[in-house]
Amino acid sequence: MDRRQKKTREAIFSAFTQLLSEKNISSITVSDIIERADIGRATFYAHFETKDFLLKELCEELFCHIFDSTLDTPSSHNHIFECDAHDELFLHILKHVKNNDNQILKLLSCQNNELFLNYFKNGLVKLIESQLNTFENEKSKELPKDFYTNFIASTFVQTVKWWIDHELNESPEEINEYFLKLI
Amino acid sequence: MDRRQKKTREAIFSAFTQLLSEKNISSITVSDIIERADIGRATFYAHFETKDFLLKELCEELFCHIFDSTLDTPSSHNHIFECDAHDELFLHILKHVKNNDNQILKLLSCQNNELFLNYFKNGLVKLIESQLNTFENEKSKELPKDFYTNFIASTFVQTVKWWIDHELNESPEEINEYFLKLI
DNA sequence: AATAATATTGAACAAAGTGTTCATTAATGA
DNA sequence: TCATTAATGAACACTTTGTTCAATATTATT
Repeated sequence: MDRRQKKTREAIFSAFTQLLSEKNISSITVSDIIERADIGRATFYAHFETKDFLLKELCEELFCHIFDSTLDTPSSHNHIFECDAHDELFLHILKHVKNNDNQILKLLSCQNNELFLNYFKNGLVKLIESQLNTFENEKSKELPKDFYTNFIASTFVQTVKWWIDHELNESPEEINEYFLKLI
Repeated sequence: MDRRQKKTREAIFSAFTQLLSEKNISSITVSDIIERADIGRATFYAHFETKDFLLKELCEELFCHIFDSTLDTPSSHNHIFECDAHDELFLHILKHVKNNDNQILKLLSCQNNELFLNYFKNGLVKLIESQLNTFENEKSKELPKDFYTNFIASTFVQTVKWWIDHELNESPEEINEYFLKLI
C-alpha cells in the first residue's frame, strides 16, 4: 500500500476519532473531518464512500487491533485458542484495553457506539463458540447454546464499558475477577 | 394538550418508527418524516428541534410505556415496588414486550438503538437499586454494588434483545426462566 | 353559536452539507 | 529516470436544513 494512502487513511481515522469524542456523530460533517485531517474533499471520497462506511471501517480496524494484540501476547502461546483457560483470554483483552489504545476507549465510551460494541461482542461470540466446552457448567447445560454464548460475550463487553465509565481505576486483574464471578 | 398537537406528535412518532425499521437513521431526513406523517415542514419544527431530539423523546415515551404498563398490572399490586419477588418484575416486562407494543420491538431490533437500549437499561438500574436487597446473594456481596446492578440490568436488556432477534418464538415464562438462571 | 386562542399550512428563503468531476501537481516504487 | 498512482482545489448541481410569515383551520371556552 502506498505510503500516501496509508497516511491519509490514518489522518482521517484520527480526525474522526477525535471528533467522535467531542460531539455526536450525527453532527459531524465530512467538512469537519477533512478540515481536521487537513486533506482535500476529493481525497476523502476517494477513501470512503460515506461517513457510515468510515465508521464501519474504523470499528473493524479497532476490533482487529484488540484481537491481534491478544494473539501476539507471548503467554497466550502465539494463539488465542491455545489459552490454558478462558480467564486468560479475557485478561489479555483487558490488559490491552488498559495499556495500548485510547482510540478504543474513545469509541467505547462515546455515544452512538452500538456499532463498535456489536463488533466487539460478535467477535467474542465467535471465539467463545469455538471453545465452548471451556465454558460449560451446570448453568450452561440448561440453556440454549447461543443464548449462553451471547450472554458471556455481552457481559464481558458491558464489564469493559463499566470499567471505562469508571475511568479504568481498577486493575485488569480486578476487573477480570469481577467478570469471572459473574459467569 | 390540544388534540391537533397530540395527533401531529403521534403521526411524527409513527412515521419515524416506520422509517427506522426500513433504513438507517442517518439516511432518514426530516423531509422523509413529514412526507410519511403527512404534515407541513414548519409543523415538524414546531414540535421537535432536531431529528436527534425526536429520537430522544420517542425513546423516553416508549420507555415509559414499558414501565407504566408494568405498574398497572393487577398482580403487581398497583406498584412495581410491591412485587413479591424480582422475578415477577421481569416477567411483567417480558409479557408487555410480547403482547402490546411492536413499536418497542422495532426500536430494540433496529440499528442505532443504543440510545433506547440505554434508556431501558438505566431505567432498570434505578428500579433494581431501589430494591437491591432482593437481589443479594453470595455473588453480589463480593462485587461493587453498582457493578452488580449494572450487570443485572444489561443482562436483562440483552436477554430481551436475544429474544426479539429470535422472533419471540419462546414464551415470556421461558425467557424469564433463562434470565433468572443467569443471574 | 360566537369568539379568542392556538395549531397547522405552504411557500419561500439563505445557509450548509453532499457527492462528483477534472485538469494540475506531487509523491512513490521499481 | 519514469511510469504510475495519489492528492489537490476549485467548481458544480443537488439535497437537506432550519426559519419566517401571512393565511387558514381547528380547538376549547363562553
